[in-house]
Amino acid sequence: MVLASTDNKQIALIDGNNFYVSCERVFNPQLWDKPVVVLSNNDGCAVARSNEVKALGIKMGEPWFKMRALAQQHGIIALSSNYALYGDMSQRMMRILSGFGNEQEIYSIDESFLDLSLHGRQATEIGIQIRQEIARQLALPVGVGIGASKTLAKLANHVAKKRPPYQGVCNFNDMTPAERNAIMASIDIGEVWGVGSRSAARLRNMGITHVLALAQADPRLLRRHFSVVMERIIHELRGIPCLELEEVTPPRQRIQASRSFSAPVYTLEILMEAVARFIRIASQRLRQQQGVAAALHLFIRTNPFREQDRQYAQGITIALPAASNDELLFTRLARLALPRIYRPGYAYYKAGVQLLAIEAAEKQQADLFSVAQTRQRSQALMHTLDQLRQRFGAGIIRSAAENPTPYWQSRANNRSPRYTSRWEELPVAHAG
DNA sequence: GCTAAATTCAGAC
DNA sequence: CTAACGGTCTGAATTTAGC
Repeated sequence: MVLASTDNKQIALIDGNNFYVSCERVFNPQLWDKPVVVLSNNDGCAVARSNEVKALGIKMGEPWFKMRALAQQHGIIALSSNYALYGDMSQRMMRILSGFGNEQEIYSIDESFLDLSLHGRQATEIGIQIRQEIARQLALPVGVGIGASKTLAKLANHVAKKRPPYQGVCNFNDMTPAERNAIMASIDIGEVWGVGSRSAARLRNMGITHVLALAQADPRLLRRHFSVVMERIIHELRGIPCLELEEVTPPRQRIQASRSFSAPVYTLEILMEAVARFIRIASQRLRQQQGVAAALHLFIRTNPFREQDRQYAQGITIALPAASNDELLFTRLARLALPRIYRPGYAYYKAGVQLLAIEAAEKQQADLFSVAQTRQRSQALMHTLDQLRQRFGAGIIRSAAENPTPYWQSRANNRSPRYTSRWEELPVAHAG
């Protein structure tokens, strides 16, 4: 295995430590030294954990009710998720990062790839500066991993966060092959980007237990046993990039809005209320990306975790006569389609909507044909809808099918204020 | 028996 | 008081449908 050490690309992966928890801590000093967990929608599962919580053995994705006893015992603070806050902090972080490299891929709400190749051997120093700058401006802790490929950058990021001597910055390009191999030999296969639990188990069965063994495995053989994805991972681990930085976020190919309910739903009417809401959410996002969808998918299901209940899950896909982004049209179609999958007598716990076969909305052009006129009216109506909602809030106008205060609405029993985006939610210091 | 479409799988966060 | 387990998205592989 040969790794050119001088002309390697310097691909960095920067990500926030315990990102949601860290965002909450920025605005609430009382959380600084306490075990804190942020829960998913409906206060269901742990989606972010402070180090103190990780130390207690609470796993990512663990359901809240299962950790209640432990939480009580150790004074864990459980917060509902506040995506408005995290999204805003994320934007600020990404903007700062963009100043440090000449190519950036925003990979997720708390992760960004950055090409630091222009800094050459100074890349590690830049990594240190990045940490300092994000801490100074946003008070967020981040880890920086650097390597010759995205997969190596990811792995280096893992080392940066897990091994204290690195102090949050690790650059594989700085190491000799022997040093790099020693580290790879000490990391479990499951830590590799793209190796999930299934593949990890199968790799272990083949005797491949640590990262070095995977890097040294035969790519063609593993392609046969797994897929082209595994073959690429091997090359990436060897420092041969197979994955490009994707600077422009491609438009979504499908848009989904779904929620599990806080209480069981039995009736068609209430399911329709939920579906109407999801259509509003999904179609707003569709219009935001200036897309139109040619198909609409609805689904409803019971709670698979309640094994004592009768189970039912069904979906239906409706092809539209022409691609559209008209949420009132979607809602009319859903009203026709939903009864076809609804069965009485079940305790429904989740419903959702997908917009499929999305394409770019064509340019509007004046046309005398009535079809075009109808479409134009719909476009104008949707535009007005979007404007109103932007100015006065999403609640200002909605389809009659939607219930503004549904009883199944997700639990969020401990949501923090939207500090960065709502003045009225800022806590006020009272005089006296 | 082929290709295209639909569905499932696996993974990420 | 009791029951309580996320949401979105993608690419590749696999299966099925249509010829």
